[in-house]
Amino acid sequence: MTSYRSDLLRLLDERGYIHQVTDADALDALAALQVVPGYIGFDATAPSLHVGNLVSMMLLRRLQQTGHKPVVVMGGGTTRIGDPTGKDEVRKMLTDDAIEANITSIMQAFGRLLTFGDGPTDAVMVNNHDWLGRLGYIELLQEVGTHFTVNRMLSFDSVRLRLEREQPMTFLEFNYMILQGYDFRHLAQTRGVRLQMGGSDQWGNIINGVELSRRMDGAEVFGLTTPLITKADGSKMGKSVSGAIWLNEAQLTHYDYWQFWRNTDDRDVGRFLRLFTDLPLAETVRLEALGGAEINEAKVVLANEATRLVRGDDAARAAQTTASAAFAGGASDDLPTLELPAEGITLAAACTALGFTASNGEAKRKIAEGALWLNEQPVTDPAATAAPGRLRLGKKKHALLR
RNA sequence: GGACAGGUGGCCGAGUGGUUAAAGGCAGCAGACUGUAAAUCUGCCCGUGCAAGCGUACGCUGGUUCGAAUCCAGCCCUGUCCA
Repeated sequence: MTSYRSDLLRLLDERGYIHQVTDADALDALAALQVVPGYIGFDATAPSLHVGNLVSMMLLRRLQQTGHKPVVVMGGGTTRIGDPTGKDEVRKMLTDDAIEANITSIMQAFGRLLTFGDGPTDAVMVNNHDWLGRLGYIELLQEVGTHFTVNRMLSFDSVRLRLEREQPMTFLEFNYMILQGYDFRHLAQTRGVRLQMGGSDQWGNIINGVELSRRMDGAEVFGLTTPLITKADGSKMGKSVSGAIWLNEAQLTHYDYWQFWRNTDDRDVGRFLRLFTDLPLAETVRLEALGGAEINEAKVVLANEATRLVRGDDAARAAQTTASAAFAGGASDDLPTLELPAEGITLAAACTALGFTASNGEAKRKIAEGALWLNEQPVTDPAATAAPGRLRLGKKKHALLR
């Protein structure tokens, strides 16, 4: 909170990334003195990360921006185990092929956020399957197992909560924290990594690594967690009813990604600008202070900047153009488009095909409610057939029929 | 292995033989008001159909009954307690 000497901690602090640090003063001193390699681990359970992971990814970006070395650890090994943190049920197993494919796909999103290479502050990606996969069981028990007591392992939230709810926890999952701890120690030994970061729920796992390093090697390494980022309405960042806000275009269009940020709650604008864009602090303060309808200007900036970082300049510009055209009642080729079949379909069916509505019945109800517009003319006939033009359901769902 | 309690729509949760496609709440969608915000009010909220209706649905499988989410039997699962 107070005055850090290192650029790293000062930046992280003033932009709201810090929740807990193991030894803030010592880490501050180290970061002021040398390049600190720091890592964050990412699960490979899906083909894309989502905005819930974005804080961590931005943390690596900040690390690099302040002259340190980001290490992206893909959990090729640990995903085979399954992190029990915050989960009530045993996770289903993924095949090795699926995990490898996920890793490749996930890495796309890092390309814009970090600069990879061989230089001292270039980012690197490693896969913990490379070392965890080679670990012998006896070897692991001897080297690492002696540093963990079951008594303590049972006291960790990830285990305790599961046991308290009498939910089963397999021995496989029980070992997760040991492997994650071992990751940190391994990276410290082989790559000189000194810092592990993550979400606040990872605190326990991170601490394990810090302690393991100290016990096995007498090495001092650090842990830092971010606060849990929630939206003003209390929901978690990253998921909505309609699905997660994916970082990869294959899972979510540029336009929808941009819209996610454009629809940010007033109260979140300043915080999100600091966390998810590179705008100077003073600029975020200015934008955040805009009152009334002017805050919309800030939301457009947020959407542009946030989209730019993850999807690129072109995507951001195109999405903004499309959005301003659509909301002004104009057309744009960039909108979701539905090719009308030659035999013709009803407008209701078109709504369902576009994903505007879950069923034709719902679409018809929306028509009865006066929510559907074709070329800015209200649709009143529930059986109307679709014609080429610009379709709009409510204020926010726009599409093109061709 | 035994004794109780329970399994209802995305979630929570009423409902103990017919008027129950199933109260109420949350979430969601839309309308009004606005600023693609929040709050508030209103409508909608299984599928299909213009509609009457039809289909599907209250853990699973059978049964009783003119009629079952509701009664009976077996099974599966969950919780609490005992071994």
